[in-house]
Amino acid sequence: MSTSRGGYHHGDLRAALLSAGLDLLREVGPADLSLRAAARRAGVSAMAPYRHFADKETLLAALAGEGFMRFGAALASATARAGGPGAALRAQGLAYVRFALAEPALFRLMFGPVIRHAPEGQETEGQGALRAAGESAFEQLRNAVAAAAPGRGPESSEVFAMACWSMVHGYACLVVDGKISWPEDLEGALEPMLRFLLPPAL
Amino acid sequence: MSTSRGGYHHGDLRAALLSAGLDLLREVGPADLSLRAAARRAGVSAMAPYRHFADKETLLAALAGEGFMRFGAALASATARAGGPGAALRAQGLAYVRFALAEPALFRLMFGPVIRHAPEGQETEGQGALRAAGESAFEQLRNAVAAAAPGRGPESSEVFAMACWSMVHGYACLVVDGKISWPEDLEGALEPMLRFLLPPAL
DNA sequence: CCCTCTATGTATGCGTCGTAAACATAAGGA
DNA sequence: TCCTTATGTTTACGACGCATACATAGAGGG
Repeated sequence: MSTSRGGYHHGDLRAALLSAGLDLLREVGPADLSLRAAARRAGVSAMAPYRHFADKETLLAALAGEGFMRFGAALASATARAGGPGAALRAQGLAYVRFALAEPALFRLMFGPVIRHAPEGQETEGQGALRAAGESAFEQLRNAVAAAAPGRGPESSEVFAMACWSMVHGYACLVVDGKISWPEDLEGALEPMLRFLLPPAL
Repeated sequence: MSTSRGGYHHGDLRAALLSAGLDLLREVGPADLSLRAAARRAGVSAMAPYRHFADKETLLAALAGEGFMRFGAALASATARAGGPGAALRAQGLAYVRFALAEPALFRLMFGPVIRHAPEGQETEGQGALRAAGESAFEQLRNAVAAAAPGRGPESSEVFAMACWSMVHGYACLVVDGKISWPEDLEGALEPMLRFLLPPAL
């Protein structure tokens, strides 16, 4: 069977479509990204993608899933590299926004409305993985907060994590969507904002 | 001449299209909103909208502009209703998120990537008004911050305003885009987060 | 009262998109 | 070898954004 790798006609069309889709996402944005254009880039007919993705949204969800993988890895790496719990928290916030500015289109896809939520029970496989990836990223933040502020109660810690997440996410969105000017020095812009949130000891 | 009001054939097609567009925005979202559907709702041919809007994006920009008007009014009303400067700041944040949750599609249109930025010099009239409306909303926040924390220097006050804006905007985005669960009690959820940012005196 | 001018709406057509259905072909085990 | 199944192609449909050409209605001047 060999699942889907080492394919039959193309080689690995699924991977080729994901790669083409990511390129298109960066070049023209998620609205103008078309399945047909991705197929063209992969050198394949317009209907071929439907053998690998149920519809356009499923391709986008797969792209977002890949994005969450890289995103989670970036957060983890920043946390690991940091000296102490306070530094880890700030490093994670910085890595969050750095990722958003480095891959604005992907960031919007991951956190934007393009990927619809399954209303209730069953999600279409890709969406389940998506939600899991997203929650895992938040989990890292939660852990960093718990490590940095062990004194507070758990529900206060949860609120504090939400406050951190909101501020960092909001700043990333505002920059990526052009509502505030692109910072020339990201760390210099973000650090003082985080300082308002963190106790001086951190 | 009578500008465009009290029109020739339809009555006021421009207003009818804006109304239909807003309804469609709420019902199907900005991606699936089509000029043709708006024209159908207004009872008019598919090409008629082009007499009033250069293209689809111009209609969306006009919708976003209307949204910023209502948004600015909501912030101003919240500020006016509040007792003191600290309360005004918190009321403004609450009004910000309340608006986003009351009109999620419009909020996404206003702050999302649908309305593209003019790269450099000339903006297409609607976009100029849009940017002005957005900046005016931020101006209200800046004023509230300055009133609430007159002690700090102006550039620190600017950073603090950005921190407030980012947190409130980020929370609104995360809820509206389904990354965190919809709060049953918005004020109860937002207030403790803002408390981490505001000095205890406020 | 008519006539013309211009603002407004319509008709038609092009290229693109998402996707359904039917068909073709290649890989690999029976 | 042959049949099954995974993979890709062809063709087709309806919807969309938008360009172009055309029709009409109301206002203002003679």
